[in-house]
Amino acid sequence: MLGSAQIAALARDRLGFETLRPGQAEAVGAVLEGEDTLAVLATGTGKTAIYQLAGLALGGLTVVVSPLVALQRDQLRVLSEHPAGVEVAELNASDHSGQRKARDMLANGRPGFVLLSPEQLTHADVLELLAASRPRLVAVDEAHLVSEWGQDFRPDYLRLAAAMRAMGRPPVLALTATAAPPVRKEIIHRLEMRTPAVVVGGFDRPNLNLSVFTFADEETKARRLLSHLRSSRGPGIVYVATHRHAEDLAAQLGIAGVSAQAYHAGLSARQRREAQDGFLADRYRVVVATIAFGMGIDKPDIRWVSHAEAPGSIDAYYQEIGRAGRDGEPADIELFYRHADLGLNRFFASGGVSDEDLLAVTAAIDEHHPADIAELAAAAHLSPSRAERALGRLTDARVVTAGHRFDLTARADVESAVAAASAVEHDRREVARSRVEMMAAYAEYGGCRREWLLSYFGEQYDGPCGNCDNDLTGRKAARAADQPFPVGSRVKHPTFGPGLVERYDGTTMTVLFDRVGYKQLRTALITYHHLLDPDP
DNA sequence: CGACGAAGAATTAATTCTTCGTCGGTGCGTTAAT
Repeated sequence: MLGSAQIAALARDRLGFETLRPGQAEAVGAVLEGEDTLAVLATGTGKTAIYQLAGLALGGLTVVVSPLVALQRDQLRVLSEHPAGVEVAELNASDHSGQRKARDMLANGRPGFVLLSPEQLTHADVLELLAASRPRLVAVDEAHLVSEWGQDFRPDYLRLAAAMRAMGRPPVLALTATAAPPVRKEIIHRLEMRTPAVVVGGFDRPNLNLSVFTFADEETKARRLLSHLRSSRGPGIVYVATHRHAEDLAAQLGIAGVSAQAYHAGLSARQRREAQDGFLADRYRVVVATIAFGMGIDKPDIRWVSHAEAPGSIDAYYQEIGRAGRDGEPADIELFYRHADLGLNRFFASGGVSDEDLLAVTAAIDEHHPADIAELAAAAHLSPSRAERALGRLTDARVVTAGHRFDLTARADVESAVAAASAVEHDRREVARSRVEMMAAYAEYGGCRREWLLSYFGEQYDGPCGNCDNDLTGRKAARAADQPFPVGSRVKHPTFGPGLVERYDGTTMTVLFDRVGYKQLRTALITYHHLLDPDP
């Protein structure tokens, strides 16, 4: 197998890279050793180059799973830039010539890269072609989406493992910029990665100045935000929670003489492309966007990112602010925070699969087994996507066998199956809600924000960083006099079960419980009632 | 959970207030109509 010197030589000769960034060679090396590899590396590390190098070194076919057609197109361009003697094709519904090329490549067993979405792998003919071509590597780009989108939004992310099995289970390379420890764990679990090599780069972005402005009422917040944006300099992004707010704020900024453009999923494909291209080309200085904006945006000189409303998780927040200052120059990160704004996120977090849906689907399986999704949806009188979500919970609860057709496992009756899946769903909601509460905890934190964020991502950092509002104004987190369990140690709670001590903040401690997610506990009460025990 | 709009009630008859219901974020794909 190739050593790091040979990997560097390959990068130089085939791709024209003079140097490899930290993490790149390590991840490529692990893949070439035949290991499943999870690479969590900051944006700008050149994650495309990792699977490109690994794919070239392995030879044969590399399948790249990529979430957006627009992203596939970008990657296609990057991969084609350095003529490496292999073909590159995207396989999706929007590009028929690309699709022909990809199918032709696969059918004739020619080496190269095929880019596709998880949905493509549900087409039997595509999967057959891929299985017959025996890929040497499957790269899953933006792998945090397995966790973020798999459960509710794009369930085909949860079928990647089965699709890879059908392809003869080549080594898996999962790539992402942002994944806290529980997200890493879920990626590894969902992709059925086997004792993977985990390469984690540093999360710190020292040039980002972190601030939070707290407000009690909406009107004051809106006024301050507007005046703040008017006096901003350089290209920037304002994240908002709804389409409507994006439109309104962009219009207000326009009236105030700021060159701003709204961006959200309600716009036509053409409008979205125009907005994005206009921002990249500096025709618009400001984009007012929902969470739809950002993936694949690699503009180096974004000088600031503001949030008019807090997003639903620290994971999402870190993704969004990470788009600023990629050139390494100072950038300002500002959260306009109002606790009540989190209501929308709590609403999104609380939605999910009802017990009624679980019962309807389970009864349908019991009656028609085995059956596929369409049959079950019809029998349960649910839309296919609702039926599919319910099936996801039943599968997670291990009371239904996964696969193309679904059946109850031998030991499960309808009643106990529904109860088990309902418990899974309950835990999932608890975790989702706890992630929203962590966003509030960050905003309301009194100590070094960088230290707080990095500890969320499992990185040891001792503040003050000197580049966040609290450090600059001399505020300090109250030093916890009492830290009965060391940070990083395992504990067990009578109700919440086992968990990991994350941090202490004044009188509270944060524990990430395996089943119910993040909880903030009063340290004194925990000690007094002996609620936690060390969990060996 | 909370913002907003519609409908209806109340009251210095054209506004203002109250209540109630609805809706809110991410995209792949396919299909049908031009």
